[in-house]
Amino acid sequence: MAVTMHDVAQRAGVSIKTVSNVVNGYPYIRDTTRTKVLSAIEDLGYQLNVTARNLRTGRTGIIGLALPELSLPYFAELADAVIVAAEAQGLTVLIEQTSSERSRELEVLSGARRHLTDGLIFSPLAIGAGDEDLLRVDFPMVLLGERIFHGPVDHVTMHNVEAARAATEYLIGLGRRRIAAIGVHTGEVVGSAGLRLQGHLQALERAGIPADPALFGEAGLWHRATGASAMAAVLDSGARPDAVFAFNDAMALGAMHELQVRGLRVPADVAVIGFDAIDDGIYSTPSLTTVDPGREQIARTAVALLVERIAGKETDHVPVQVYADYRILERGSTVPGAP
Amino acid sequence: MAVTMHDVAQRAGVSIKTVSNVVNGYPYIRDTTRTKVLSAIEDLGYQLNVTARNLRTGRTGIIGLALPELSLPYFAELADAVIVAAEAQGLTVLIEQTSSERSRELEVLSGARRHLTDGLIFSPLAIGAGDEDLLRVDFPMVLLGERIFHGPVDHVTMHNVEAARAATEYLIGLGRRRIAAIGVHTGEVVGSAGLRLQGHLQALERAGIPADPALFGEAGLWHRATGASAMAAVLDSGARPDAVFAFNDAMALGAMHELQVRGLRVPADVAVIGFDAIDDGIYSTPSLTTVDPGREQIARTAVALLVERIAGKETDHVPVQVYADYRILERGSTVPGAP
DNA sequence: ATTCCACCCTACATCGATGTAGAGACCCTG
DNA sequence: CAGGGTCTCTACATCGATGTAGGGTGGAAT
Repeated sequence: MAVTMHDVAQRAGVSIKTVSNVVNGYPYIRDTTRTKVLSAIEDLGYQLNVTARNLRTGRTGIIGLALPELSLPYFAELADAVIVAAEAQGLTVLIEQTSSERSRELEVLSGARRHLTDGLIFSPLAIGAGDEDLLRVDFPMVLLGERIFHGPVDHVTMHNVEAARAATEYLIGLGRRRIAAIGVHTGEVVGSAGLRLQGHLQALERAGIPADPALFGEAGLWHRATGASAMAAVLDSGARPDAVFAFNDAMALGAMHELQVRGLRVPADVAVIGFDAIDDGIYSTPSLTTVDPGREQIARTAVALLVERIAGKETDHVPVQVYADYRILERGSTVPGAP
Repeated sequence: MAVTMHDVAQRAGVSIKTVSNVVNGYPYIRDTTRTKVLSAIEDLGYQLNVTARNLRTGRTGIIGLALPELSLPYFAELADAVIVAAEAQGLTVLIEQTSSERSRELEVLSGARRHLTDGLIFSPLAIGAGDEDLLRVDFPMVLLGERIFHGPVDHVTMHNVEAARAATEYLIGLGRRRIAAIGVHTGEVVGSAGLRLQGHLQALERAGIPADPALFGEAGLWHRATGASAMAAVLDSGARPDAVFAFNDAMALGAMHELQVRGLRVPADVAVIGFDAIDDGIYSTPSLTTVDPGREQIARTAVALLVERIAGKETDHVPVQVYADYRILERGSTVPGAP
């Protein structure tokens, strides 16, 4: 039913392989032959069967992108950026949602989709320190995020500690002293939560401000709702922060909401800074000051590394760690009247 | 290098086809044989080559989802819902972003990915009335959204007119009379913009309120930014609305932002209702009253229809139109103190 | 004892493309 | 004019699975 190379070959009066050569841009073909083949393709409405090519070449032109949840704006925007970057390289992206479940993340690593994709960009949340061995997979992979350090694979990440330190230093620079940290995971050292808290504490220490545990807001998942309730918990404990550093924008927006519900003015009473630079922060009331962790750069770099990994031979590869550049976007939640 | 059925067959001492039969759950296999094969699979770490199966069967287990942009929360949440629904049916989803460009939408319809996917769920934005012919594709497809009416394919959509009418009637029920409409596309009749405006006008007419063009806020793309500037334009024109019906939540949030920037209180001075029920609306200040158009129902239905289309024989199929149920979620932007 | 059917398994062709090897034509060099 | 290189094209094997057709069993039915 469908038109195959065989049909095209017959109509053009050439061999199948010649059609294949034309389609693939093989140079040594007479112009007259090429024209014949192309018009036969046109006439028949031929379309290459990608599956057959995949079987023969072992390449699919698809890369997997495994992330926790698309409904979280940070990941939706990251997916967007990855898709755009992949497209520029002629690749298609297959998204897998792990729902932050360890079992789903292990499934992704087990390579169930391995024959369908040429490689994987993986942003893990549930697996972490101690799981380095799970990352020794036999297909090209690039990691995103903070969960694993010094693993055996390429890793694109951000300057979490430095960027977090910069955020808190920025608040201190505004004259704030009682700075709440929202999104703390007590006991965690390596993940985003651990690193950002570390940067936060460094900044406090350098400024000679003692850290006050009453200002730590615990939040497991980093949603708006958890940000709001972490903020509520801090306020209910009697602490009176004059600034908030939320470890991501979603929580920052939730926290800001909670502050305003309680009649506190942002930024007059409490300045708020987030982390991620999601689009939403531009349109909140007030707009949200945030740390831009270089999302597009991360996406571009991850795709580029993966392409390199796919093309390269397995041997002599030394895992690289790439850190994207960060900067602070100053907006209305810290400076009255800022854009 | 990779383990194939051949290797498994050899190790288990059976034929390749028997391995295939075991893998595919063919019933007539002796238990001892099945056990032998399964342990050979286990020993060798065999994984089915999906590509080869695809070539042979013509099915890939992948469905395409073409939508405008993942960075728009509505579509991100829709994608999430579709992925979940597809997973429940054992299908994987390949997302394509059209960036709302006509050329990209045509490309999607031309079936470039046809051999890679079993079918397509397509949410068009750029193509519309007059393009019905483009939809006569020779692969299974289900349409989402409002752009095309009475096309030749299955279509899952929402009660736009009725839901919009309900939104405006709700505002009227609160005693509001000067209701701005944000997201108007002048001249458009069939798309979401046209239908929602139509419902809005119906509600006004039934209440005997004359429509005032000064209260129409034009917005091409339905982002927060355009919502904010459409709101600004309405206010700058000197109109003094006491309520706003934004045709989606993103614009509603942008409009609400603009109102607050200008010192207007929501909902005291201006009540705001959106459309879409994206998660963001829960955490805005105040939280956003909105129309829930039944997104999950839409996703589930679309996947179910597509599966039916894929399984069914091409003939005797009559295109169906399915309308999801809507309801109003009342929150703080219309009722002070609401959740 | 023959027939039949349910059960269990195998051999071979096949899906639609690409890689390999090599054949034929042509031109250039020495 | 032999030898070599470049250009153009073809035949055939091959990727890894599944569909088809059919060959043996053994037990029940005739």
